[in-house]
Parts: sequence; structure tokens; C-alpha cells
Amino acid sequence: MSLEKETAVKLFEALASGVRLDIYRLLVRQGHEGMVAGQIAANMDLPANNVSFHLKGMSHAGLVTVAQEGRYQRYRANLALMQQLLAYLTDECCAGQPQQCPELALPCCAAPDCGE
Amino acid sequence: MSLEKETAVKLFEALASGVRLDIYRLLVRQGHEGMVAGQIAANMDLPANNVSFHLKGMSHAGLVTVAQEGRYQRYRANLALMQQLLAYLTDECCAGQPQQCPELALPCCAAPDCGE
DNA sequence: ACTTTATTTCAATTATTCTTGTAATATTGA
DNA sequence: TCAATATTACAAGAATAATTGAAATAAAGT
Repeated sequence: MSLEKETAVKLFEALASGVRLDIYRLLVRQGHEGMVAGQIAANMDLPANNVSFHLKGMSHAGLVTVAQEGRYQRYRANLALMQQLLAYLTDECCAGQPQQCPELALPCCAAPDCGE
Repeated sequence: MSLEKETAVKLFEALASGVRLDIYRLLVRQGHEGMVAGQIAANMDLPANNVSFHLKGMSHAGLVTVAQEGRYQRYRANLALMQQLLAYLTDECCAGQPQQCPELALPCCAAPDCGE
């Protein structure tokens, strides 16, 4: 159930900009409520079309989801995919030497199945 | 003790390329042993100077560390910083509505201090 | 000292991404 | 239907990043 590499790269690209990182964290803070595009743009203090450009990239990558509400577009952070991304990163960590993991304090290695 | 936004952006940029993502995951698998630049280049099947270019970016961002060993440069994944990056991402998640967190299955929210 | 090996640096080219402005689409309310 | 609002689409220029090749540095072995 691991992510495709291509998917992971797109997700990191989607996070690799100050604007988009701010947007994502804003949506994480909003939780399930999310925010509509105009609110996000107001919050970012950027032109609406620029924010829309970034939101498009983020939703295309899967980092956020979008739902239409009349003439509004409501965006939400896709936290489930973020979890998969983290798992992808730490997949097979310290392979063969699980005893290294605790000292490196990596969550994957603290798991009971680490090193399997 | 949260990361600076600029630091977080640089880390995501460092992960936002197929080549660098492969390198990072390779180093994660290697654990504390790490790998020297030439081994990494051989593993990536890319020109050494190209790999060096990417490694420089990654180490400048802090994603990996580098230690000189004679004429070799040994690179290791900086897992401690990765942990901080994850914390930065999920900081203040679902602020004010901690009851949303479990259903979103985000690790930060499963923590006992979620919503504080 | 000389040669080989490991790695980095620099410069040039190509490719990609960001921003801005303007126009288009589509929903709502009068 | 008409006007206003929310948002996206498109195009052009500016800014960044990636790749390649050639040269530089620096440690190790002879």
C-alpha cells in the first residue's frame, strides 16, 4: 500500500513553496471545516488568481481536496495522504539494524514491527 | 522549538525531486552507516557531479549530514530534523476541535496533549 | 614528487516554475 | 435577464532549478 514515487515527489513539490506551505498549514489548522478559496486568498494577502494557481497544483498532487459548494470551492487538507507520505519516507528505515532506530528517534522504528 | 518556515521550505524543496528522494530513502535505509558520495552515485546510475550537486543541496537544507573521511565524504540522513519537519507540518492541527483528529487519523492528534 | 581516485566547482544550456494581468466561466440574487 | 461575485484559465515575462561537460582541489598510494 505504499505510495508511488511519482506521487511522493508531487506531494513534496506541492509543499516546497512558502505560499503553498502556508496554505497547507492553514488548512491543517482548519481541520474538517476547511476553507473556501476566497477566504484563503484573503488570509494569504495574495491575488486570488495566484492562490488559485497554487491550490490547483496542491489539489492535483492530492495534498488537499476540493469540494464545490455553489459558487464556492472548499479546500481541505488531505491528512490521510500525508500519513502515507510519511510512511513512504521512512519505509525500510535502518533496514537490518533495527537497534539503530531508537537512538535515531524515528517513529517508524519505535513501532513494534520495526525491522521486520 | 518549532522549525522556521524557511527551513521547512528548504527541506521540502530538497525532497521534491525524484533523484533526491531516491538518495534520501537510500540513506534512510542505510541508517547510521550512511554512504559515501561515490557509492551513492553508483547506486543512482548518474554522473558523480550531478549527484554531488544534489547532495550539496540536500546537506545545505539539513536533510542529510556529511562527514569527511579521508578523501571520502560520508552522507547520512538527518532523521532528527525530519521529525521536526513532521511536527512543523501538523502543528496546531484541527485547532480547537481535537475531537476531529482521531477520525482524521493524524498522529499529532492521537497524542494525549492534542488540542492543548 | 607523481599518479590515481574521490569529490566538488564552475559555466553554459535547457527546462521548469512563479507571478502578473486579463479574460472566461459559472453561480447567485435582484 | 442583468449585474455582481467567486473562481479558474490563459498567455507572457521573470525567476529558479536541472543537467552536462570540463576543470579544479585534495587525499592516498607508489
